Amino acid sequence: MRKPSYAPKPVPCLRCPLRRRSIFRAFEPSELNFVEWFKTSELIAPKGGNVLLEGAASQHLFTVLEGWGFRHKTLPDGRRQILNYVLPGDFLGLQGPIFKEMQHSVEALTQLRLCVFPRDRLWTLYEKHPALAHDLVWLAMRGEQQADEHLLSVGRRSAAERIAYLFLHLYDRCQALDMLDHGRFKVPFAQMHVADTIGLSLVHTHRAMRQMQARGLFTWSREEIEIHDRAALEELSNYAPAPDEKRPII
Amino acid sequence: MRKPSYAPKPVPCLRCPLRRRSIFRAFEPSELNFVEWFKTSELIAPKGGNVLLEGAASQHLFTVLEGWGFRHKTLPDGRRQILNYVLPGDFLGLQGPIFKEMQHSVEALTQLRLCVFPRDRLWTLYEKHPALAHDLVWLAMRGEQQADEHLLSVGRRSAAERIAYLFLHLYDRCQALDMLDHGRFKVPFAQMHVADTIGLSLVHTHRAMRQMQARGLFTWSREEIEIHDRAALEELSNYAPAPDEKRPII
DNA sequence: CGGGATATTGAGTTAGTTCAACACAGGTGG
DNA sequence: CCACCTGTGTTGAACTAACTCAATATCCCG
Repeated sequence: MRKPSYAPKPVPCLRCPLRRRSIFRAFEPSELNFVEWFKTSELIAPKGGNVLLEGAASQHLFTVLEGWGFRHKTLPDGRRQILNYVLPGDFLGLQGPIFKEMQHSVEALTQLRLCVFPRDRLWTLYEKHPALAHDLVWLAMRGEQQADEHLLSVGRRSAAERIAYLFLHLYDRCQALDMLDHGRFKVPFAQMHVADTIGLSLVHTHRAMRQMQARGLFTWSREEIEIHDRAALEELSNYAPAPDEKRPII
Repeated sequence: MRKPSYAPKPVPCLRCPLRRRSIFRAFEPSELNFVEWFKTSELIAPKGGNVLLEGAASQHLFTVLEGWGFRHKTLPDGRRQILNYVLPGDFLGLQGPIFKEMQHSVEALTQLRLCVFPRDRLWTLYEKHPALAHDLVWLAMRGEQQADEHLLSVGRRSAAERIAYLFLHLYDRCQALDMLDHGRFKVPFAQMHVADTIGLSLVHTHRAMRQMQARGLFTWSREEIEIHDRAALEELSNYAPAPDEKRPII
């Protein structure tokens, strides 16, 4: 696996293409200035690379600029649970400063481009920018909220229900980030990842997905998912999309 | 179900019996003064009462002073997933101010005694007490971290492994709060709650626990759990206790 | 003492697992 | 250009962990 490397030309936060998207809340000039100072560099993680490792004491915080990844935990015998997917705007690595070590790993599914923040400047954030402190709380709470939702899925839903929920969840996140292409979205992962996300075996996951596709609920071909019958998927999983509000990005 | 009621004699934060325990970090006088002002009253929730309801826009934040409860989500057909247990020192209700509505409910397992904070004073916390802002982030992150751990359990562990993990998790939390009584701790819940926590049926959970008790791993009698073979439970679940550090309480 | 919630146990069923074989695609080196 | 390899998808068949239904026992509360 290739090593992460520094990006040659970091984007200035003032002209950040991601931040411009309408789901993100607008920043005050003073906040933008702070973030510009907070961000010390950019990092490129190659596809398949480990951005963060469980047990490591990470010195850095990251915001995802581009690409897909996933957070996961692994048992000593190799069983893996994917906790969530990582998309642009997501904030990574806070567990490092807060507990001594990361409690999960993050792996890149595509090449990832990340803003890098040193943990020792975090204190300045709390002291000078209460609104950003609130944003941090927001991000942490959203992480917990999504974990709770996932827990309900894995603990109490059937195979088809879990798949329906997962695909709607991903669809809505992609939509919010303007990553949809005529109702389709690229999924840079394999069936194995879906299985490890919903807590079932690869074979069973495959069969459940085949059946759902036969019922016309969606298609998954050439790394793309297209939702055909959203209403049916929503009813199957009892998932109601949250009204999308402005969210913070750091 | 009886309604929650206000406690007749709120404890002043300066003499808070909970805060004195050694796991909680010491507060500066200015922080204590702030919390004293932040706390507007105390609430008593009766056993079985709902402290917070999924979908409701809660106007208040709470710190648990005494008692047990649990956070849970429920599907329309009644399937319930318990997300985590609520113990003294836990902070509740942040989802209200951050998203518009609560995304889960909280139910009391014993009578609960809660400190009540109005959400509109939260802003003062961010502005005047950066260390408390960091504490909020800490609490939110720990919530997510525990949800992740739970997710690994429900997604990838067998019945016995899930039970082993859950009981060690609860044991360690009770120990940190000085709630152990000669290696035993009170569990004010039923088998059904365990089943809804680990994502299995009541009958199967019962049988798995019987087998584990027959193997001498623990005893559960008269609402008390006693861990007999901690090493075996740790090996079974691949759980390693985190070194207990000082934690915040608000 | 009665009734509701909880615990226990048996028996039959099913959703999900494991093992194994094969198909297919893309990428690489000779 | 082909041979090969590795990762991924597909499918069958046997197995089992977990579920459901149902009956009975036990406990606790008022």
